[in-house]
Amino acid sequence: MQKDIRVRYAPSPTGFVHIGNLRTALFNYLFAKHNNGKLVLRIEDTDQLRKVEGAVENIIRTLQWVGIEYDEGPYKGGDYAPYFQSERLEIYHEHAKYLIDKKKAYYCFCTEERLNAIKQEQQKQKQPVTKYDKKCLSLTEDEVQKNLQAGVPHVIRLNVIPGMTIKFNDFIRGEVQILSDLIDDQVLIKSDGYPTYHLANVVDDYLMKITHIIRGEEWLPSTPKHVLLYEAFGWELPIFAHLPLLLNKDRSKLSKRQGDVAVEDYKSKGYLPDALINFIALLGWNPKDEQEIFSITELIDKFTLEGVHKSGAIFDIEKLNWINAEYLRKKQGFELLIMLREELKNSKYSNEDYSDEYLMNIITIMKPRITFVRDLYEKGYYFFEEPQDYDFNLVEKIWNPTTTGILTRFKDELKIMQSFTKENLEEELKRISAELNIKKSQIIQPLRLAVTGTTEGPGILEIILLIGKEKTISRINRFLEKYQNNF
RNA sequence: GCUCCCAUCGACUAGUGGUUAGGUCAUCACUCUUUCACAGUGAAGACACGGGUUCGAGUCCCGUUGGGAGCGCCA
Repeated sequence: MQKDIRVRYAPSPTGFVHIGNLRTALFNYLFAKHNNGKLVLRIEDTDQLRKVEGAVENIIRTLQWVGIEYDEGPYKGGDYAPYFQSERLEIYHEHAKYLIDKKKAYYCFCTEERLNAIKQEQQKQKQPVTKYDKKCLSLTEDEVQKNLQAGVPHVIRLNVIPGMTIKFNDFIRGEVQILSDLIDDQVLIKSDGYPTYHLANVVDDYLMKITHIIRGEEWLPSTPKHVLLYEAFGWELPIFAHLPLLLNKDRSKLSKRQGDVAVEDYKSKGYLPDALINFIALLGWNPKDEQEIFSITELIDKFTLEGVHKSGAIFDIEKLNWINAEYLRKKQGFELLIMLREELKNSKYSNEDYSDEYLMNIITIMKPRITFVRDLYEKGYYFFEEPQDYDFNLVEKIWNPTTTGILTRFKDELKIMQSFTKENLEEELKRISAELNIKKSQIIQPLRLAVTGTTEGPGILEIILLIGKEKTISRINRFLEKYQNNF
């Protein structure tokens, strides 16, 4: 029987959640759920200097927002607690001690100055790699004990034997091998008593019975060190799967300098969590059919590691925008209403009072032309306020000597119109165009500009119907006052 | 510099020895239309290069070039 699949997402609490990390979390989640396995959230807080207050809460909140649920981890517990590495120091020390006893690791008392000097010297001699010179490996047992008792600052290093070829299999990339000569005697326990990532993640992955290590490709070069550790402990290797990187437009690793990388940024820009998830799922993975829009359930259903491919993927915001718009178009009116009300609270219209009916009508006619919920009042600002300005180029384009007359006529008819309905407006348009012998568009275009301040948007009659007769008339007046003498 | 990884339209990708190299976003055109969108139809657009292997190579092998990542008492 196949053992239960267990994977982990192991971020360090150093600030916001990077979109690349979110994808790693997502792939782990999808893989776990697809295989009825478990997802462990483990906090890798072994760097005291980089720790950021509130980062753990932020990670958890972000996962919640996108709907990634972990099975074991902080605030949730599990059979392999604790899930904060800072609370597992004893464990790492025991394991480090074990390696020392087996001569797979050793104490090192070298000072930072000496280490720097070695490095500089090696660089000066143009050595291909700079490595620790293993000086402390030749210390006698007595010397080591004396130093330890005297409290000399020290670290514990892995004793890498040169001349070996280290091989391991990556699920996505196949066999990878590297010569051990290139690998430094990695520090396992730092002088502050905390483990390095390398030791901590190997020990925890083993103890937490992690079966598949799914992580970013940036870890590939340090995997041989981890393999060495598994061997030193005599443990069976887990399955490694190194995900292709998420890239900037210029193909460098996705970074802050070239746009937003924090999940929060996308949230505040108005991207829907489902749309974001849908989008990043498709980066580096393909579902083997031609569908583009997937619910999280469908993603779980279709996700396999075989569908992950090798090369990095550029994070293309254009496609994300399309997906977001797709999701919005699929929403029911009332769902959008709730979202709109939420966003309105933080907008400049927060003090205004709009009826559900009014907002619902806006939603209905604006829905096909929005990418974000806030487009409802940003692109459709004319439903919420008078146009502040009219683009002069547009005015110039549509204005002709008859414009004043046409608009005035339309306005006057509006004033005496008995019932303000679409049919009547339509009639009026037809009548005026017939009487003045002009095309309907010659009324519509200036009307649209006067009422909305733009030449884009839903049908002008729908707009007029929504904002009402009074406002329409006053907007026409305002427009005429401004331009009738300018041409 | 060294090590490792990677290489199909502008972008995301399908393709596992025989395809008119397919789809999606973006772009362009047309249709619909009072404008803008939506929708529909269509167009343009790619196998980095060079050698092999093979009857046959985007697909396998080698090399070149290009790109990326990593080389910390950071993760």
